[in-house]
Amino acid sequence: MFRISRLTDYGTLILVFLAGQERRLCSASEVATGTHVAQPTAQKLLKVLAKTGLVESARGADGGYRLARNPALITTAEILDALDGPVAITECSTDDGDCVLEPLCQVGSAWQKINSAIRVALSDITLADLGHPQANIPELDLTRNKDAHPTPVVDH
Amino acid sequence: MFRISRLTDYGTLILVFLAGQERRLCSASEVATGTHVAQPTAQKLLKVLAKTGLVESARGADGGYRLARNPALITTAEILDALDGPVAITECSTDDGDCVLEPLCQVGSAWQKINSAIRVALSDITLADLGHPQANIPELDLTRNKDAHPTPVVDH
DNA sequence: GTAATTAGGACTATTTTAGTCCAATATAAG
DNA sequence: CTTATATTGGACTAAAATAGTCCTAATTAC
Repeated sequence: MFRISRLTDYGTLILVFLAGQERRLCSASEVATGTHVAQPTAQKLLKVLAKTGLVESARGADGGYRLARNPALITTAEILDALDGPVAITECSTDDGDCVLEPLCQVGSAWQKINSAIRVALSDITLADLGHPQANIPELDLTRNKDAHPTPVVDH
Repeated sequence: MFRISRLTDYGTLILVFLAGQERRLCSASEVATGTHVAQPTAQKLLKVLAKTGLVESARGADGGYRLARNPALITTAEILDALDGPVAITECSTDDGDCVLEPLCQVGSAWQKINSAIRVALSDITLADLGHPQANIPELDLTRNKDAHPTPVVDH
């Protein structure tokens, strides 16, 4: 099933951490310490998040990062777009006559339908929600790597 | 955003192709020819699909593959589970006392909520739907690789 | 000018994916 | 029983992507 990359997971963690800091500026090393993510990795992710507008940054001494918006206004769709890559629409070179890719286009179109459904679902969940998990039955660890942080299962 | 792998895309294509054959047995080489997927790759995918129960196979001369069920009874969730990997719940070793992974568990739990939403969306779409694309506005190519089959964009 | 911190980008090791190949097994036909 | 056709099982390698790190330049407070 769909998996987020380990770095995306870390990036989300960083955002949740920053949400907990409210409007206070946090340096990359503070974020690394608070999230247990390696400092160079946290630095890298913070740069991406700043570039994509999810966090804002201040350079120089006493510089750092903080959320650009209220956690309730940052959707999961935005987070995943920023961390896993932007929307990339591929143009189909449908020349005249016999298109050998016709069956491919059929499937491709259906994937788009699926993607719309997913995006709607993701847009309903915000960073505020990520920081306050509900007691849902766990289903699937979206992290591609098993040694990423584990997710709890219901303990009967 | 979430991407399916190239092999998953090919596998889906193969299923759509088999759906078009109704109940006729098709050899791996026929499937390869009909889908324009390389023969060894098609062979490999057919094995996985047979193993996961989406197709049934017959060995020997006049052997081959065909769908195990009516296309309307095969959901996209099943297809992606089979091709991209099975449900993998990771157990969280929540020992007593100080759990340094607590923030991780928070995020992990939220990912599960997201996953549920995605799974619901995927369970509403069947293989029959994949073979009959609707005229929706294309949004995102889910294929991780750009040189996988391209999906059409609206040509204004 | 110095210290603290971000910005930009390159690099390498590791992991995953894609694609291929081959022997073993099963089955129909002669 | 042999041959041809086709699947099953699994191994292997090249290519691609990811993860993680490192370094210099630029900015800002003191």
